[in-house]
Amino acid sequence: MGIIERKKRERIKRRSLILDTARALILERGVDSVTMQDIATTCELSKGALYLYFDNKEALLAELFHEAGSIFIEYVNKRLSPNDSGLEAIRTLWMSYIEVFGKSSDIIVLFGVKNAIAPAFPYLVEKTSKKEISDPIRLLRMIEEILARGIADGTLEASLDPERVAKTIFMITGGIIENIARLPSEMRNNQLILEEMQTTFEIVLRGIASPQCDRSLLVLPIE
Amino acid sequence: MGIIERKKRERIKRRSLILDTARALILERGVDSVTMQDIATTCELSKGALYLYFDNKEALLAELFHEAGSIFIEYVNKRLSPNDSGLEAIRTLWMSYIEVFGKSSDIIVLFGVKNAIAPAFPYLVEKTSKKEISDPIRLLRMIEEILARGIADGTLEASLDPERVAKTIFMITGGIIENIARLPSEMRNNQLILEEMQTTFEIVLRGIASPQCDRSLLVLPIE
Amino acid sequence: MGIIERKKRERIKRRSLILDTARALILERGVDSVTMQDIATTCELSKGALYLYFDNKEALLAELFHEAGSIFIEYVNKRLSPNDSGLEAIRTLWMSYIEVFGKSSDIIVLFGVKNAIAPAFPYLVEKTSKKEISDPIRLLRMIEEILARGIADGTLEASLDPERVAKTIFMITGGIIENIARLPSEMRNNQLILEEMQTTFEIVLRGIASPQCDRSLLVLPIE
Amino acid sequence: MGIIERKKRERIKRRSLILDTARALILERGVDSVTMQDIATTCELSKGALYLYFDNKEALLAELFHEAGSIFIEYVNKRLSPNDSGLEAIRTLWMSYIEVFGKSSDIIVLFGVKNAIAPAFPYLVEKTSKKEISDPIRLLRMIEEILARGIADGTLEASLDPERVAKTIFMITGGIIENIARLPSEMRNNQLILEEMQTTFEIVLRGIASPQCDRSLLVLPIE
DNA sequence: AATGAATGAGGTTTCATTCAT
DNA sequence: AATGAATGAAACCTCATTCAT
Repeated sequence: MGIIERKKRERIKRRSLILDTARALILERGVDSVTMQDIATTCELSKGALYLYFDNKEALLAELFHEAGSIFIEYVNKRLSPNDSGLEAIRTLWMSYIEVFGKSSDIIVLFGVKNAIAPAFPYLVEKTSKKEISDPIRLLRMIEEILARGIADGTLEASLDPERVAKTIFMITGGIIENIARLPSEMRNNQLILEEMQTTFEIVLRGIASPQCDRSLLVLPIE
Repeated sequence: MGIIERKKRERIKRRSLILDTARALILERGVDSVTMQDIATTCELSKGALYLYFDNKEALLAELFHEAGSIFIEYVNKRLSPNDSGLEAIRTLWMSYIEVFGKSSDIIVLFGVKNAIAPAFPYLVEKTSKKEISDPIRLLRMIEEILARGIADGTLEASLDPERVAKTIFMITGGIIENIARLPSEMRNNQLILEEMQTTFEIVLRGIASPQCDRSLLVLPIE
Repeated sequence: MGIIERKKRERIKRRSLILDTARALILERGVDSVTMQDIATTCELSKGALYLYFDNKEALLAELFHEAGSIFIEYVNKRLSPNDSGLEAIRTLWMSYIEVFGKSSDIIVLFGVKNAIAPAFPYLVEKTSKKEISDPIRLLRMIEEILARGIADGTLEASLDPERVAKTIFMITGGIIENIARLPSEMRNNQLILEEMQTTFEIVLRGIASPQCDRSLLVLPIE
Repeated sequence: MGIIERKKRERIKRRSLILDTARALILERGVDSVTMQDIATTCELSKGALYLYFDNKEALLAELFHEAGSIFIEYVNKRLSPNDSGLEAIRTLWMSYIEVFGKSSDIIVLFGVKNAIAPAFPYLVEKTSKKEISDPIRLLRMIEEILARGIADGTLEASLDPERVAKTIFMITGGIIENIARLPSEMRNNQLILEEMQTTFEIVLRGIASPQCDRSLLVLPIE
């Protein structure tokens, strides 16, 4: 039935509208000061309507954050190659951060907001059922794997414990992003933030790279 | 008068009871879900009574956070010596974190919670009036100074920009702590967290140390 | 859509219900002892529901008072004619008071309550921005104009200073009404009050009329 | 016992201190925004101590107002002579208002504040037990008597109903005073207020005087 | 006599969520 | 599918009054 199809399409469209609106409001005002009423009003919908598309506020936010996470992880995945050395891979990871932030700071910021809401992830890994691996955990696993590779191929410090260092890196990255997310939107000076990210990543890169590695890889370019 | 003295002591005791209770509740449930009612009930006091000791909720929390901040900064200050090289000084800073956390994790956690509440500090430094320098900013300045010293004495990477890297370090440290603070209290495994802190600090230490420095200083001991 | 129309009507009806209830409670108990809870309970609504119709308590009250003020001023305006002498006009003003009070004492009482809440008007006139002239000030201006007219046409005492006497008259009238408003509702004997108003107005009328005026105009009829 | 005497004196002194303080605060900020705490603090006493001298807040205020009322009525009584004509007597009453206000505006203002708090007096006269005649009612009776005298001696309008007109006059006077009392203390321009009082009283004087009276008595002098 | 800690009822406002229409 | 009215719990704060000391 064409009608059913159309309805389906419209439903998806409305859902997106809600998510887009919520995202914009959160980025503008911070997650804590956005109410369901705000979202509804901005969508030109009723508050009740939101509950037709999302079970509750938490579910709405969760989807928003999942979305951002997926996009980012997808982005990184595309750029990673199995042939990369560990050092190259972690470098790619961070360049992806910087690139994605440069293109659409929204995604990165939302990624940070999620962290700020939810309980601390890395410590909770064990608790999570294996089935529904959340985005942050996927990212954590990705980092773990990259580190292991780097240790194996000699581009990263041999003494690193991949699992533990992955958490560290995850948290450092998360920390920067949360700080950005907390900035009132009108103060988010992207150039400054990019430089901040670069500084941070370069320090950590030097901190985990093997002394024998190609030193030129320890610098991250910002175009 | 003994009576007046006693009353004074009791008043201070009650005040402390309130602060202690608030602290415990915040550490247990997170700052956002602690209400004045909760604090009052746990103290076996009426809500109104809280307002005899604190002007308002914000003042109560402020005192709590300021307390933690002061203790920590005091602790660090005592351990720093003007004769230390920059590298030694930053090492002392981090060992202080680890030590204070080991002795009284509350202080460190509260320090983190405060960060999580306030807007992102490093970016806002310029705005703050010089008069009432808040604890986080005092810390930031301390880090800046240490970095400058280390660059001057050749123990830290010459290429570092002290102001920018201070922010980075501040955020990294803050990030770890916030993550800890977000953990539900029953999951805070202190041994694990201590190892985490150590890992992080060692990575950053390697990342900012000068290649010519004494390599033995790049390892942080945990007793 | 009939449905939309109906909803609109019902909304307006509820709004009126709230206003009516608030008005009744204020008239019964005095404005200071009426709470949002009282109003809600009497309406068989939840407290929260009131905030769907009014931004806050002040807005609710403001509407109530503005309503009463507008009705009264409208009433007077209709009865005034530019051909009236000053004496006739001021007579019309007072007859309007008496008539409106006779028909709906609520309006007059509310007009008085408003005065009792706000800081003393006549002295503050200068401060008010010209844009949003409040009802009491509109009334004051109206009196001023009438007085000026009466002095010009010889029906009022030549020695009167219109501006100052307008304040006086405003206050005398306000005073009576406030006194009425303060009466517990069960003691408001309308007949007595009407006679009181009549006495007062006649005294002032004699006090401001020119000796040459038509003496028959110095008596106010009560039907 | 000298000691008992001294204690008594001190008790009376404290009581006065409390009353004086309360009066000052009320005159400054308005009766509604003065709390027991304010009074206590300003007295450098504890809140509890106030309750040693007064049963409750209402009693404290009542005394304050009674005080002002007594002083004023005393003042008027001294100036009234049984030989005065009615017109002269009412003139004396109003000149007393003006004089007392000129000397100590506090008394007059408090007299007004009381009115603003209590339910409307004139209408309640009948209800009051004859025993403890309150100040406002004493004033009302005084006016009644003066009016009767004036009607009898031909200096006031024969057609006046003394009881009813007394209420009227009482309310007009009260109205002015209440308006003054409501003014924030920093806006009380005594000269302006004196002129206002004069204007009002002269109007009413003309309104109640007999046409045959001595016209020179219809003007009130302000020195 | 005086203190001052404590109470408890009351006040306004916000917001996620439900549900009849 | 959508509305929007309504709820009810929760939040922060104030203040007259009481009472053990």
